[in-house]
Amino acid sequence: MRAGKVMTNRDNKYLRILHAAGVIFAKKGFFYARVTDIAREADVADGTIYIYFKNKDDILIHLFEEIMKTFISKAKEEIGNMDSPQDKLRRFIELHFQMSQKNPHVAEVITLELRQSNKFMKEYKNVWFKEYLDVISSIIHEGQDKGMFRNNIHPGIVKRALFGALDELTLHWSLSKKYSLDECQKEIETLFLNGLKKT
Amino acid sequence: MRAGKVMTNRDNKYLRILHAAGVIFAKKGFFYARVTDIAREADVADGTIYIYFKNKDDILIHLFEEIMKTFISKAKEEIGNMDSPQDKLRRFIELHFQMSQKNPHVAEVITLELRQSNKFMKEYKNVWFKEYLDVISSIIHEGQDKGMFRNNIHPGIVKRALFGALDELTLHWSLSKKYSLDECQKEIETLFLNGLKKT
Amino acid sequence: MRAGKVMTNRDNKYLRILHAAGVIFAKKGFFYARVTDIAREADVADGTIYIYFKNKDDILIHLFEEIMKTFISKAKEEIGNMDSPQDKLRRFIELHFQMSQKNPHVAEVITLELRQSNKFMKEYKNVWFKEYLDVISSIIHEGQDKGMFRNNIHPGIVKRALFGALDELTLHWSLSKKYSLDECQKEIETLFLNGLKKT
Amino acid sequence: MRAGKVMTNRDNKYLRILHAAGVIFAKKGFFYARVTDIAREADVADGTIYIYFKNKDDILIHLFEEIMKTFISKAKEEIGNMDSPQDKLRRFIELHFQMSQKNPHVAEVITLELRQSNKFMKEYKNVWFKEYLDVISSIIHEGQDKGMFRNNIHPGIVKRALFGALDELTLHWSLSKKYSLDECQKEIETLFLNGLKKT
DNA sequence: AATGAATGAGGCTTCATTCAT
DNA sequence: CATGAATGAAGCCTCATTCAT
Repeated sequence: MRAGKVMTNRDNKYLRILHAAGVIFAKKGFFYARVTDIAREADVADGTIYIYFKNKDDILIHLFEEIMKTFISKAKEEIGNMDSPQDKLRRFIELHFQMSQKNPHVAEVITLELRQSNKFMKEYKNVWFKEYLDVISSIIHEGQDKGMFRNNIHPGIVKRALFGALDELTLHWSLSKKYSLDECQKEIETLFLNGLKKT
Repeated sequence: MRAGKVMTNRDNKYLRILHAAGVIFAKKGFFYARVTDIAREADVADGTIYIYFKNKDDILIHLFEEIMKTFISKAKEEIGNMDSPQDKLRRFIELHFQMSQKNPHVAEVITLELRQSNKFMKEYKNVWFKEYLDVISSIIHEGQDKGMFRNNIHPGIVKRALFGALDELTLHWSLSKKYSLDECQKEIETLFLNGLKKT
Repeated sequence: MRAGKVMTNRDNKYLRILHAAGVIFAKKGFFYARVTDIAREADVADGTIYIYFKNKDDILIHLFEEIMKTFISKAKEEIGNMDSPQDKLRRFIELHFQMSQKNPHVAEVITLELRQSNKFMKEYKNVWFKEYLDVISSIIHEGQDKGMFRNNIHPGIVKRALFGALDELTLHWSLSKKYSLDECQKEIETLFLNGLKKT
Repeated sequence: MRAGKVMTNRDNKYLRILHAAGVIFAKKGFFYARVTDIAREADVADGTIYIYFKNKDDILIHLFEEIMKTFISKAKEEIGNMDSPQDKLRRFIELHFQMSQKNPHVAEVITLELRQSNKFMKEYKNVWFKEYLDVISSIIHEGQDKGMFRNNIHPGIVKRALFGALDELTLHWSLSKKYSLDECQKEIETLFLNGLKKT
């Protein structure tokens, strides 16, 4: 009876802080965000944050991992059931845009802030980002193996090019909201699938 | 010899500080970089920096503008003499990678740090970045007008996709230096030119 | 006992800082006083000061208000029970000198430092100083109405002349301590009461 | 031919700086006034100021002395020709108000800023202020000796009371300009002369 | 576990003063 | 004498983190 309740509270606070961090980081940027801001947004005391997280960097790390884990497991699950590498890439792109649309704050935070934090880059092995990129490169590989994608291009380069493109478009969209993400998504698919297609 | 000296000194210090800022921002990131670090690197007193720049943000802005102005004017000049939109795009990509190779610090600074600074995003109309993107989109436009590039894709989206891709690859390269930029450059050209080619 | 503790601590620190500021401002002057000095004198950390006060100016403002509020309420209370305007004025003068004797630092701070601070003069409506002057002018008014004080003199001028005289004497005394304030007080009473007396 | 010119130039710059300091100190206050401000107002280079003055404090000291010397010599000259202590006091008060009217900046600077500067108070024997006060006290003395002013009041106290009153009224006037100094002057004369009159 | 008052290290910036020209 | 670019010491303030309750 108590155990469950405590766990629930723990989870609640942990998630509340994480969500609050997403909101605040997106609004002010990691460096201008004060821990107090996050605490107020999460409706907890400043000190409480340090029960659930080691420090400010740690919040960003966990926010990133939480989002990435969810995204990657969903992407892998959906893509696992598909046969065509083209469909897989298309679906991956769709999922990326969907994620950005659902968590409007996330896009700004994840890529900008995450890459930014210096301490972070050095001490933290960014496993989940690697995993994210690997999902792309394995699709490319598969396409090349199946003779659908051109061979004169390295998956390791495509994965970063695609990530860069998605990231930039997503970021710009979340800042300006000038165009529809759906339209954007279709054009990126056209661009990359034609770019990869064996001729 | 004497007449220009003051001006030359001014220029020297201004440029020395700017260059030092590039080094320090790249090494530590904008937020972890202390003004004192830049001063020491430029071999001037802390206060001297404030003769040439309004504040820390201002250094970043000018660093960015200096690099962008140089790059854009060079890109425009070279591209102006070309006929084929494909060649133009190819050359633009080459120039971007060349710039990154010549100024290894710049890539990291320009895109990461620049987008980051909050004040910056709000108060500073980023004219040069717009100009940079416009160079790309006008090439795309031209290609579409000449019937060489597919029409079912907006130049406004391609320009950001390409920038995102170049930026990410450049950044990753400057951090890891694992692959050659030349190789990378050719593959990106293949990817985008095929992606754009009318079929 | 427990309930009030937090409040009491707050009050203690607030008052400790205020008192420390009085000591330091008097010793060094507002501009030469460093926030660190006040913190050390109050035995708190530098940052603690900014929990209770917005900035250095704010400390001065609150110090002034605290003293003025106390003085004015005491003056009004005592004077309220008196009939003769002469007695009232006499008592007011006495109280002013008493205040200076009890808080030797205050005199220097209040008038010198307060008028000084530039920001202060502009953003801060000095309500309590007005109130202080009004106590004087209402006594003068009353004396004129009762036919005891001469009519060919404006209360608005007397109030400032008296304040100026009291302030200067108090300040000089706190710096030199050459004469007794009691003696001084009697002579000022003589000077102003005769100066005001209807003839 | 040259000698005279150089002297004139020296004088010009010295006086220009002094005058500029008056303007700037009055506008911003001694502590908020930057040496650069004064230099610009005087239309000289920053460094030039240090040819004529030891440091920032030194400017204030000389400004004060210049004004006081002029005032005191004029006051002594005019008063020397008078017989009645009452007339002398009246004339002194008039001169004080006239000085303030002619040099609107001076009032603010002289008393506020001068008393303020801590270094100043300690290292500088304020001879001219003493002289100023002595002019008043000697008039009082004379009045007492001639049996016109009451004896139960010390000239040393009256001189400060009068200075305080004049200073406060002058300062307030220069800040608010709400009332005419002429009117003010007559009332102060009434107040003090009646206050001093032997009864 | 939760709180939030307290801490104090450290950065950006200002500005009086100097000195080479 | 005059200049004004350069200096660098020093202060205000912020804010991540701690810890007594």
